[in-house]
Amino acid sequence: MNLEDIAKLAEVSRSTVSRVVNNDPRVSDGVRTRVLRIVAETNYHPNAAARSLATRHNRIFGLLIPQAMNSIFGDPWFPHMIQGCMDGCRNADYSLMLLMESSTDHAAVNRLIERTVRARHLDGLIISSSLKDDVLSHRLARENFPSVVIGRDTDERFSFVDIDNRAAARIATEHLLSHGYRRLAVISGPSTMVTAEDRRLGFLDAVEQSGLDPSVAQSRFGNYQEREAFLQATDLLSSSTPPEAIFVTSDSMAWGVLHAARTLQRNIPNDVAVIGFDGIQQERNQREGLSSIRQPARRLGERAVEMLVDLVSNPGQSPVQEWLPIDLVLDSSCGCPALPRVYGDREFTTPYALPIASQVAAL
Amino acid sequence: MNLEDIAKLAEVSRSTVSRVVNNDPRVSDGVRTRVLRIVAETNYHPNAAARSLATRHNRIFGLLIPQAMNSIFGDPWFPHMIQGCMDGCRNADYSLMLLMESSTDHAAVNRLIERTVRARHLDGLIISSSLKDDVLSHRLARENFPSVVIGRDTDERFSFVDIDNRAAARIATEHLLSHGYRRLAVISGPSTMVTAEDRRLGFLDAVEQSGLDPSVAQSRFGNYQEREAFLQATDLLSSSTPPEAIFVTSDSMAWGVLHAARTLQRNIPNDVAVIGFDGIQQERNQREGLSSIRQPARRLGERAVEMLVDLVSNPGQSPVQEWLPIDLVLDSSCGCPALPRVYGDREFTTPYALPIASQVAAL
DNA sequence: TTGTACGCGTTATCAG
DNA sequence: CTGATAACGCGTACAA
Repeated sequence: MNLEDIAKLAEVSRSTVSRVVNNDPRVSDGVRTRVLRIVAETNYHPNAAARSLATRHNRIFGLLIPQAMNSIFGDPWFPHMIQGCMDGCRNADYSLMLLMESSTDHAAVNRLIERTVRARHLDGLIISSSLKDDVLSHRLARENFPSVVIGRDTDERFSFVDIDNRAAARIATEHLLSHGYRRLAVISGPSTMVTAEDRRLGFLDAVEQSGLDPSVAQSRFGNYQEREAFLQATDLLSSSTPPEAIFVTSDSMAWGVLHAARTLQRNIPNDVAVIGFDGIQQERNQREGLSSIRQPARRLGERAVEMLVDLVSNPGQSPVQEWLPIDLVLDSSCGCPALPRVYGDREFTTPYALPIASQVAAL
Repeated sequence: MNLEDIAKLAEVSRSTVSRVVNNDPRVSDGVRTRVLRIVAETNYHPNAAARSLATRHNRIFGLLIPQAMNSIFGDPWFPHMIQGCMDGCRNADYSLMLLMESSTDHAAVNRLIERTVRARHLDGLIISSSLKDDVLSHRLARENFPSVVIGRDTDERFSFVDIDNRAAARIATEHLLSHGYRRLAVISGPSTMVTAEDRRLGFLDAVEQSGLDPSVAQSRFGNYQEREAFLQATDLLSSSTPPEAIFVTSDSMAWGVLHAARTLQRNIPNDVAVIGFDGIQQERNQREGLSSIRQPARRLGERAVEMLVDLVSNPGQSPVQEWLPIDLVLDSSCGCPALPRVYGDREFTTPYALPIASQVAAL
């Protein structure tokens, strides 16, 4: 059943049917309703390939999850972000293709470029989390292929949505300092990830600005997984001068820290305070009482798609960089009263330049 | 850059270039290498839409995650399953399109059918987890559209991969009984999910066969989320006759149970033993010592794609139903020695008919 | 408002 | 082994 068949049944030309199907106003109401009836009766739906061939686009976006994320794909952050992308696609009537390739390996990137850009398989690409030496984004920028990164990209020619990871980390750390903790530690993600490094730097910013001797602040690197953080925390807490507070750059890692503290019979927050990052604890049992930076994972995905839609409809527009607001969710794990309260009616839109006094004072 | 351009540069016809690109043997080596060189030099890649239009297929599979799963999409089972699908697609040179629609709502199903089957957007569909009143699978079967369900489908005309949920649950429960626990409880998923019900029935099978009074076995329904299970477990454990052992039909829920026990100062396994389901604990801190049925989530996804590849290449073949082997992973939470051991060199290929004596005896 | 004619880039058929 | 030529199904100037 194709355009031709419908045209015959409705006794009009193919063009007219095409116009009806594409909501072209230049068709009389009488003809339109007649054609529409036939379309409904025959359950006709235009062939996607033929349409793509003619229009040169196909309403498909790709979502690339770099293969380096393979091991942390299980982190609840991803499902949320993916759902956001799906929301955005549904709203704009796009389909979403899932891609998992390396974004740093040259051969893999070439394969990807061929199959998407050159073969015109995709109208645009969303890259979740860029890596330090991401060769993909440079290639895409050079090819002038519509793409949006979720997470700050180091390439200025690129569009991206992100939260202000560095400011968020600094705020969390300053909050710990406001409780009076002085021996601090951070457990961050791998230094190859831009976002992970930003968070670690934010932690260091706060320590430095507080006037403390930076040497009292210990840095540990995790891999965003609960188990590794458990081991790191066990090590930290077993030392002769254990930290009084630990800033952990993901909730999944923070759970590992909480577990380590339990295992070592340390009280939280009296022996050691903890603040996490992600704010997805509602998934878990809320009684864990984990304080955290809550980032809008789902909204990040949705917004990325919206930006991509913009990009493909206004080709040649200059890259857009956008920061989404976040919340500091305070709970018992950092020493706040157990009843969870939400701070953050203030939006963090300017990276690394946030007057956070109001945040801390609000405590 | 298209076929025509390459043909001119190589001084051959379009047909010949097409043959070279598609590895058709009917072309001389001299011409082939010459064309191949041009192709490489010009970085040519065939247009996907044009190819789809001509061949009437596009090497794209859809992965449908029914919208009812939205709230449990964060369960680590999904990322694993998705990765398996990606593996399978990569191996067979297919792309994977992510779909999240309702599979029970009639309007949504119609939209889906239109956009995939009728518009020929997809070559096949994988449905993760079927629901009790799944209208989608019936429609697909009727349209004769190549599809594979992950999880037993009630429609016999359908192909699916699954584990033997019922037998697995029975084995887990029998293992608890073998430890001497008599007051049992089960916390299962929503009864609208086929797999969740199968697991609950397997639990009941074991109770019944043991000759115990079924009334001592309590059934609770969770939603596959940690928090809900925490609440259910808190309730169970606070009663005057708390269960000695709880079978929980997902690990995420089991963690909620463990947490509830901790909060109520109950010792595991002395006060209450626990066995979970999924076997994804390696993601989490292993010291939680959770015994579990380990199912091959990733392999399920991969196998589903393999079956779908078979289905599209041999159209009209009769539906295939396949069960994948599972393991009973014993740890401290059920009362076994803390050192984790793996049982299950036996493959569970026949549903509901497993001689499990060897399993239990192996303890 | 409607219809005609052509192009989109490949694959497939049929001669040679 | 190679080359015309016809589908594949739709969008769209252009003409009427």
